[in-house]
Amino acid sequence: MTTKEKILEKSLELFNHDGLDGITVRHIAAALEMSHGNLCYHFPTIDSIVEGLYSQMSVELDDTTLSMRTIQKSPSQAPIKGESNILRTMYDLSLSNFEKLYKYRFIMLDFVSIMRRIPAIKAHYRQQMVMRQLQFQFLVAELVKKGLFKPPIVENQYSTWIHSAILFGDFWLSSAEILYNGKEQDKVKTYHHFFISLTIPYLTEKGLEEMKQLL
Amino acid sequence: MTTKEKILEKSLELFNHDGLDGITVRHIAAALEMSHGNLCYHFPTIDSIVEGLYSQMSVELDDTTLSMRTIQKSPSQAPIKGESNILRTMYDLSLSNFEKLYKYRFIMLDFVSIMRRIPAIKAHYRQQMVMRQLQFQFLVAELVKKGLFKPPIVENQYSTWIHSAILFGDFWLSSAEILYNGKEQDKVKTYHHFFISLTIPYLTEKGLEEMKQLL
DNA sequence: CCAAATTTAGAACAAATGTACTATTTTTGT
DNA sequence: ACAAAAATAGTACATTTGTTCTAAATTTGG
Repeated sequence: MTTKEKILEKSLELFNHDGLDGITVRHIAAALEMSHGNLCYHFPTIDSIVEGLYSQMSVELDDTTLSMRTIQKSPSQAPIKGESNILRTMYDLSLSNFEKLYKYRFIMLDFVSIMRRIPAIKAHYRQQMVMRQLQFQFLVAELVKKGLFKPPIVENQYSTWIHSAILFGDFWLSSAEILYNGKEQDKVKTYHHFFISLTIPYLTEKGLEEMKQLL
Repeated sequence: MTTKEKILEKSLELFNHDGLDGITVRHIAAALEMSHGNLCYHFPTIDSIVEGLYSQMSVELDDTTLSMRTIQKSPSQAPIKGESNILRTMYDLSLSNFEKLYKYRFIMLDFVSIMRRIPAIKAHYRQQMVMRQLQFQFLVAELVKKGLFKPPIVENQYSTWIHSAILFGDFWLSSAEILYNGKEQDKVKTYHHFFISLTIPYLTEKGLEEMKQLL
């Protein structure tokens, strides 16, 4: 493991534990038993560390999406008889994403602050959102086509829902930070369950049957 | 207007404009053309100003709830023939709350950071949440009873929905800060519309009719 | 009107923080 | 093996920030 990687790893640990505000280059250097002068040789500024970690998260999130697509299209993972696997894909993909967000939770917990401080990250995030929105729309269209989601009652109904689903995805960690009372190791599972449950009123009879098997 | 009030007013303006991190006692004092020594005489710490503004917001939010209840129970505001006014109450109440949150938006934009820094605020917020949840549950129960909301399909369905509605209420401003592209003066209206639209799949035929009149 | 209380201005201080700089050590490539 | 490059430690510095202190000015109450 290179020094850069060590720094990123330890920074992530400290940021997650104490929050972005509470950690300085000196803290990170001390935790790694190196001089902060040296640390600044590798990462001139704190923000460059944050950028590095954001990039890592971004890559990992993309990897998930990609690998899921592969699985979905792979013949070895053909749908079980009478069950389209699209709901399961949605379930697995969102769970995987929730886990990634948890791994980099300090970013989500200081979301606005980071986006304001580091324009490059904000720009990248906004671009990603356009993609995510399109993927979601495609997914929902598929679900409707396969008779798992109900057709929309009013116009743009699913656009609104997608918007709120993305909002939930981005801020469940912040909400949990203040309100969650359960065990830490159940946090991701709990909120992912919330997230999935929000699809229930949109499901058809058939969709509900499949969903019940998942939950 | 007392000096304390002037300080709170100007602080709110500056916090909303530049974010909590960007503003110090010296900035506020300079904007008011007073010495920061004097400002610290009234508010010894920055956090005491934040606490003051949080209290203001909290009181204003409570006021809304109270006044709405009064209206709802007032005979002069009796429901229009054939229309129970409970959906309208929900609409008005949530809009009023969204406007209050917008007024104090710096708090919502630095939500986690503030809650972590000032335990008294976190404790108060957590208490308020218990109340909000109960009010929501009562509201939904009424809506189901009046045949405006569908009965739950699975157990705890509305608990989950309430949870996500509260999450949306707390973080729409954060999401908008990054993603919203429209005019600033339409922001509250836009997100409130989102919020209300999320009820649609839960509405009965009758509920949908009434909702369409509102939107 | 005057004494006490309150308010204000400005200086001062200590701690923290990001960043830059220098000199030394270690690693790498040939 | 040795010169160049990379990495490291430690120092230094300027800035910021919260907070305290003192003295002057203003307001208040009787």
